[in-house]
Amino acid sequence: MLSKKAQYAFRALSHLVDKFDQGPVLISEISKKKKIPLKFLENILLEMRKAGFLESKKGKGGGYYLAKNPSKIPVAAIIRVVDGPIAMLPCVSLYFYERCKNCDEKHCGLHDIMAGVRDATLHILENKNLQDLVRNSSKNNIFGK
Amino acid sequence: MLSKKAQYAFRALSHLVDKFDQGPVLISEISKKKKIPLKFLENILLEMRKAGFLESKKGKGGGYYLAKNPSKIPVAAIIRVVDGPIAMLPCVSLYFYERCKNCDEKHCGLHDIMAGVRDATLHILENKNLQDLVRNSSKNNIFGK
DNA sequence: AGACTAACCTACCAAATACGTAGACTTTAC
DNA sequence: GTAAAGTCTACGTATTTGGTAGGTTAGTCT
Repeated sequence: MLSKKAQYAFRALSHLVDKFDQGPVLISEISKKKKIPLKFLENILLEMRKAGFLESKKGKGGGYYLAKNPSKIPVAAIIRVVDGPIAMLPCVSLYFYERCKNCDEKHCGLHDIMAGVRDATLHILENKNLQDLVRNSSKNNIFGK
Repeated sequence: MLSKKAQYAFRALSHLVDKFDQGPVLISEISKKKKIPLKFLENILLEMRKAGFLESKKGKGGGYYLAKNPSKIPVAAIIRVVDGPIAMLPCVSLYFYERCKNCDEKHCGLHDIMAGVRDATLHILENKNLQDLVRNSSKNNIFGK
């Protein structure tokens, strides 16, 4: 399961996608619009900035904005920064790998199964991006207002 | 990530698969062979028995054994009993569904993405079973001893 | 019947993690 | 220089995780 932190992160990001190329957005605006606890949101945005997905400006007229085009930021990358591993076992994780004690990876059935799950999951999460977060919203629908 | 409890569960189950149709297996034997803390293992096995995957016998000659053929028990079912939801969001979980506040599921990009991940994951986990846990082990390899 | 064996049950506990808050500090615009 | 905004350090509380302790109940064997 994604943590609440990760869910907040995606909600916040979807707002930044909406406002992409319209200048910095206040933390407080995101917090209000998306109903995310302000101080918690601060931490989350900061973390994503340090990871290079967001940029910020201080002082009046400041705020947060996406560091690059939303279609260039895969969902998988955000999850890794905010929540850590995507795989179901450390021994099949690509970015957070840890060797299994008590299990020879060459002959471990569970390892094989979970490697398959990882591949299937990443096939989706690496190819979906932040732009996809707001697809299907009325705003992006040609029939919508 | 699967919890340690779930990983222990699968290790224990793989031993019970090995001994399938050879009568009850002592908790203490599983604990020793698979290096799982005894009392913790007790809880795990009990939970799986209550869920119907295992049966037990008390007294001398007692122990735990699989309630049915290992090929009939999907990996997904075990995870749900031991760890709970498999999906990455409550709002896309089949067995632990919870409505999303602050997100209209009909127009939520994240929802759609995670529903896709769920489908891909379950496609594997519902079709892999306990027998697959021990496939590829030398015991089941025609070239093995 | 009595001794033994092994699962079952209730309760507890420590450490880690998740979730969130407080308040002072720094940088920037005007 | 002052107000606006993000940044930093620290803390706090609740829940989950990963166990442990010890007694109880139900079968088995002699």
